[in-house]
Amino acid sequence: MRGAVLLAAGPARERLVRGLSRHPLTRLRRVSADDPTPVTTLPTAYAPAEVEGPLYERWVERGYFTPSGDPAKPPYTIVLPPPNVTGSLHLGHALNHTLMDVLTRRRRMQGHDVLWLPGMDHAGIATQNVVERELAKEGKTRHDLGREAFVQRVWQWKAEYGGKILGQMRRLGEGVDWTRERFTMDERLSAAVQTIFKRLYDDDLIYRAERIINWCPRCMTALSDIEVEHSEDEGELVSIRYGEGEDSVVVATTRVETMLGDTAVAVHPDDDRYRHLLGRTIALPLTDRRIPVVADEHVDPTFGSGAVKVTPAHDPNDFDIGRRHGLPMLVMLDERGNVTVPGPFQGLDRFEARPAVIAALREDGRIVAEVRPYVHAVGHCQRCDTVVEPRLSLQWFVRVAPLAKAAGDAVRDGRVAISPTSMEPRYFGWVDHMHDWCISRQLWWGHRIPVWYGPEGETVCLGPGDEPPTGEGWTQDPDVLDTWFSSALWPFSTLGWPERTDDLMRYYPTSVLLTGYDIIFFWVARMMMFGLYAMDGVQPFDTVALTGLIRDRYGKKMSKSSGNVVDPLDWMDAYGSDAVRFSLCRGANPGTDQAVNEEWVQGARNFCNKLWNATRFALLNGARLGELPVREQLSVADRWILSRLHATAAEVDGHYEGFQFARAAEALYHFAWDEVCDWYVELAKTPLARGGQEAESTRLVLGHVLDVVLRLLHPLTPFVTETLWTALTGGESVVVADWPVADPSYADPEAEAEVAAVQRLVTEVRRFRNDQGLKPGQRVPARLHTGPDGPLAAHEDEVRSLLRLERAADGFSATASLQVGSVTVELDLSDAVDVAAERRRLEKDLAAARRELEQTTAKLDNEQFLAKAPDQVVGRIRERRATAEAEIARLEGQLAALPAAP
RNA sequence: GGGCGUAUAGCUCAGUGGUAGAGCACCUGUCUUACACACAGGCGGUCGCUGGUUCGAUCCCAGCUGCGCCCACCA
Repeated sequence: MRGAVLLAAGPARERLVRGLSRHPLTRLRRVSADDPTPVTTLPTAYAPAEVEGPLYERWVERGYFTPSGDPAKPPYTIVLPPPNVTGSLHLGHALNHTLMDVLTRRRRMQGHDVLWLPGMDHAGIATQNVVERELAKEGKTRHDLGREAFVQRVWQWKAEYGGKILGQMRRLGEGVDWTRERFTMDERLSAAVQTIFKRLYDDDLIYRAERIINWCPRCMTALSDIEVEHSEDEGELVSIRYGEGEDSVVVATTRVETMLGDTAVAVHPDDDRYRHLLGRTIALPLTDRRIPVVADEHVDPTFGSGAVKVTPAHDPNDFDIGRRHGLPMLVMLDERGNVTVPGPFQGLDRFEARPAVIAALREDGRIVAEVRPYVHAVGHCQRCDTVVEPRLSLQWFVRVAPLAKAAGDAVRDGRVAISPTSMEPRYFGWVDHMHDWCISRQLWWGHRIPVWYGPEGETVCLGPGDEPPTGEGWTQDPDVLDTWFSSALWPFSTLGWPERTDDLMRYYPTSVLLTGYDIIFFWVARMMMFGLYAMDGVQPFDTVALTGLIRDRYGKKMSKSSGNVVDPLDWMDAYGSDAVRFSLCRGANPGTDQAVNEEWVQGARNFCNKLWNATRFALLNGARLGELPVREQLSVADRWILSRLHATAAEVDGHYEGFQFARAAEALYHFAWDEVCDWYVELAKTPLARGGQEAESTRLVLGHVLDVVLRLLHPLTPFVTETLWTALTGGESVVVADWPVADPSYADPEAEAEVAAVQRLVTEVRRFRNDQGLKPGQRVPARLHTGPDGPLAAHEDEVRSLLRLERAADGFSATASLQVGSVTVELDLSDAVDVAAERRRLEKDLAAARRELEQTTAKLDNEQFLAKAPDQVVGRIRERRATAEAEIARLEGQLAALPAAP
């Protein structure tokens, strides 16, 4: 095969020539004066599936993702927000993981000592639910196994099914350090949990108390406030009369059954309607109890009847009222949500009890005053969607006020930057108004609370390594900690805290935390609190970069229940990982949600293929790396593309720096496609075909341009750039290549202006050709006239090549001519010129030019404008008017010169 | 109930106090020296509404309307 002669050996180059052409006619021709014949049939499309897997394994084997620890290099650290061990990769992960990969790959190329640390979260409730469901299929509950066996079973589940996401992360190309993979239940991380628990306990920042907490009767555990999701649900507001006659009050409730737990009615102290009842008791219907009427400032006398039933054990407000008035706290629902109060309702589920209580109340026609539909916010368990029951219960809490204050201050005083800053109010809104955090969970899977209770009511909190107390009657607290408790330690527990390990010293504080804004409350704020506390005031990260959420093509949130969840693996299969990564980056505007759809991924795939083919073209034409010729030996096109290249490099680098991933991707996309492929490669064909020194120079410039572009793109699309870059340069790997530094000395405004003029000329003539109905490939004899400084001075061959204009031969007679700037183009069209089409085109342009003249003239006639507008603006308008005038004259001339319609 | 955000082409989204942009979609050509996953040309917008500031507003301000999100212990 003759093509082999053209290509150097090597696996990457081999891959470039393998595969099947989709179009039988596709032939690659060597653009050369020496040998213009087709040389071989080559693959025309990039096939990601072939290269991605092996490349990733090679990177890992070579240890590229493990930091060197080299003290000469500045450290750069990102800890991966640990996905749930039960989880699989969704688009939200794919986005955030890609962006972290972009950040770390760029820093690595810049010469930083990069640590990107992966791991997983044990995900208490979620994981326990998964394993319990598995047990349920066997007809068992966790209680059948017992605590120890159940926990064993969860570990077994993890070994077997857990961590699916880790394989998917490899697929996406994430350059994490697998040698430092962590799990929140690792021994060392568990020790960190116990250490901080003990410290907080000793500092009186953790306490145990009976409080109203959110209780999930299905998971049978307490939940923190943020694990409760509110939705507007339809219910009934029932008004009930307590007491009789003059001594009665009407109260309203949406949870009628809770009346069984009422221990008072509260009214506002200044409410004259009820003054006579204060200090007295009234009969509570359906029970034989009488309850007091108390005065409490909390009651809003203007709302409803102005009287409130008080259920201290099942409502946070009522709890406070109960405490202020020393009321009994009557728990009337058990942990399953069943009524415990003796009587006809005992044992009924709360939702069965609700209508039953109403029915019973209705037996006396005087009691139920009103029932009306009512839409109100109802809390649901984040994990299982069960309606959450506020319930009095003994739990552990973190006293957050001092911790949250420090977390707020760290951002306020600039030690931690939040990007974009528009997300700051969300953060402050949380840390400034945080309630104490309920951290105990009635689960078995998690970090068990290290507190032991003695027979005499003693309480002992153990640190890591402490021996539990011995003797009769000592028991450990049965509860485990909220999953987010251990996640909050992640930035330092993963580095070895509380030991002063080398990793902790070197890589803490971490550089960037990148995550979705939806997780500020769960995680970001809590890492701040615990990080500042545990690390003596040193923040866990310097910058918080917040990303938006992924939505579907209609802008809706993706959720399993909506059935609009896209599996990114499907897209990776179809279009390659790079395409998924690139399309996500291209939509990643800071803190802004993005809607994704398959067409975007297709577009990104097409872009990867474009790069593939551009590099293929370059290789087949001998592009290579080497010292660039001095400016004087470069063509204008060379100088132009180098100027644009370095401007783009500077721009793109700034975008990366500012987390403007979408802009970085967009700038590279347009530079590579519009400028390099559509213009530079096309312009390069002429000098390449001429051969000699010109071709040599073009090969070097083309090699340089692609080298830099591929390196700039590598963080976004690691696989295709690795394949192409190693093929182009013969380098070891672009992963460890140097990051391109823009060189402003390449800036060349003259070359840019000259090429812009060529582009305008070419575009105009193309338009003419199109209007005339000429086929793209049809060659037309033409004469080109220009002044000595015009855009054609040095580029006539290129322009002729782009426009398929042949040199005029004997017998040339122009049947059409057009004027673009200083250039006149005369064409010999074999068919009759379509005068009507040309007239339409000219008239349209003329109208546009006249509008422009009108507008600019109006501006320049405005004295106030002239007086107040900056000179620069006025100058620009003058230029526009002059251009419009010249354009009008030119077009009118051409119209007049047009032959009459046949 | 509080807070935040948003409204730009058919769709998804950038953007700027001084001539409105991209990708996709759409229309017309085309296998033309890498690429039909392509090339060339084209169509398409009162920049949500009403006022204000300004020589000039899509951009700044106010109000309104629509949409979205977060937080919330008013029965």
